[in-house]
Parts: sequence; structure tokens; C-alpha cells
Amino acid sequence: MNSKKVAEILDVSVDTLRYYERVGVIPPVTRDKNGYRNYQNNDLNWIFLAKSLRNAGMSVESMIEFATLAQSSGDVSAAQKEVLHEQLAQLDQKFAELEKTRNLLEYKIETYDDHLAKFKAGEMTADNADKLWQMPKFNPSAK
Amino acid sequence: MNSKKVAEILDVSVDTLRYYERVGVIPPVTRDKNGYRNYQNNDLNWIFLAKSLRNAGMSVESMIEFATLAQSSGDVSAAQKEVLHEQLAQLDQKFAELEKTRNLLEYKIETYDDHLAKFKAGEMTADNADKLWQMPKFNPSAK
DNA sequence: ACTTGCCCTGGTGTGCACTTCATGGTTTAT
DNA sequence: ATAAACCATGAAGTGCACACCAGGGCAAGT
Repeated sequence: MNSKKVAEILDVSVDTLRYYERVGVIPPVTRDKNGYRNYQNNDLNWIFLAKSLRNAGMSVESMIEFATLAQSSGDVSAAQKEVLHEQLAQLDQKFAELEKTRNLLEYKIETYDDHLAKFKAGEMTADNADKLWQMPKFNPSAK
Repeated sequence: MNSKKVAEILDVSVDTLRYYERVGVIPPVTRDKNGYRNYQNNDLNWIFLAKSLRNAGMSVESMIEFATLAQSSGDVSAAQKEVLHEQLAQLDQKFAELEKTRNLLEYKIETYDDHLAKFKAGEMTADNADKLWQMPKFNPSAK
């Protein structure tokens, strides 16, 4: 499969495909006699994984680390597996952080309704506006 | 509270604090007679929110939008509230995508164990290695 | 033979989110 | 009164992850 088609199917730019290969996010792609890239199924898998992890916030650098391990010869299985687990752990941490932020936003929305209600009832002044709009559990010592 | 202390407590750089204020991610901070910033509780709340949303992947631009709305006079309550809800929706979408990636990673780890087991049992050759290491449900038509 | 439409490489450009730098002003300690 | 440790601004620099471009090669159709 040629670059253009892969780019379409996986919704990435041709430039990104070349970039990923160049820096080592994905292993080298096989070429035809003209030096044109001919993507195999396995390459698509790599690209899909790269796309997913990038989307999840993984750095290109981390992905190079994994791809490099996957390609190196010898028994690197353990190391490679560890990297996968590590990435999973990072993902889980991201989940946790995202949830905190979600809670924060929900709290903001809640107190905002409150804020609005009081405002409409004429209880809101410049004086108390600040107090009604506080951060939830912002606790410096809890860090 | 001065810049340095705020930076310490909220774990951001002083430069970032200035940057956020300059571009409008947070409202202007009150100054003392020398023009030195004197952060109030409310400012800390803003910064904490900014940090959280940035961490969750929100762009600085989106945050400027919200902060600007929050400061503008007149009845912008509806618009402001809408922005909050919008950000929450974006967060939820992010959650969904993250979960997909999590599943992918877990699948990779699973099949990796499989891969390893077969390898150790001497069933793995260069021939079948690729087939054992396929992407889960990578389905071009499902897009 | 020549236009069209792919492909290649190497180098430069871009946008975002800061970060660093040069220069200088103000309180606090010695 | 001089150094240390804060603070300020505006401008320029940095790193990441691509995106764009110039110059050129191959292959098929008209």
C-alpha cells in the first residue's frame, strides 16, 4: 500500500508518516525497486498504535524508545514488555488526573449555577462574588 | 502573596505566571505600589484551574476565551456557562478516547504474553511473528 | 513527447507554550 | 553603601511535532 492510501485510511498526513519513520517512531517501511514505500499490514498496526498513543498524550520520544526496543535483536522481550506496562501505568495516571479535573469542572459548574441564582435573586454584589467563586478543596498542604 | 511563593505552592514557574497573565489566561493580578504582583486567593484559584485544564489538554486559547468572558461586564453568564459545559464535554470525549487507547495497550500486552509463550515453546519463527502481533480490531471500513 | 500524478530526499518554516535574557528598580541584611 | 534577593518589562530564544517546499525521478495515459 502506498503512502497516500495509508494516509487516507489512518487519517494522518503523508509528511507525518515520513516523519515517524525518519525519527524511529515506527520501524523502516519496505520499499519497492524505485525506493517507494510499500506499507504492509504490520506497518499499519505500528502507525495506528503510534497515533493512539500520541493522542493519549505520549511523547514521540517515549514511542521511539519502545519502537527501538521492539526492533533490537536479542532477548529484549522483558524490557519491551516493561515498556508496555509502563505506558499503561502512565495512561492510568492520566485517567486519574483527568478525573480530578473533571470533578473540578463539575464543581465549577455547580457553584456557577449557585452564583447565577443568587445573582438573579439580587443577592450578588461585587463584595461577595469572589467568595462564591472559590476553588474546591484547593489545599496547598495536601501536596 | 508574591510570585515566588505562588510558583512554589502551585508548582509552576514564575515565568509561566507572568505569561498566563499577559496573554489573558488569568485576569490581571493586583499590584502593590511598586508594581509588584500581589496574588489573592482568587488568583490562586484561577491559576489552579488553568493548570488543571492545561494538564487535561485544553489549549491556552480556549482558556483565554473563558477568562475573557468571565471578566467582561454585562450579562454574559449564559455564554460563560456554556463554555464550562463545552469544556466538560471535551473532557468526556477525551476520557472515551483514552479508554480506547487503554484497551489497545491491554490487548497489546495480552498478545505479547501469548507471543512470548509461543516463542519460549519454540513455536515462534520469523515467519509467524508478524501474524501474532496484530492490531486489535483495526478496521478501516469502520471509520 | 508531454502532461498528470504519484513518489523521493533534504532543508526550511510554523504554531504553540512557554523560557531565557538583558536591563533595571526596590526593600533587607551586613 | 554595597551586596543579596526579590521584583518588573520587552524582546528574543527554545523544543516539540509536525507542515511545507524545491528539485527531481518513475509510470501511465493521450
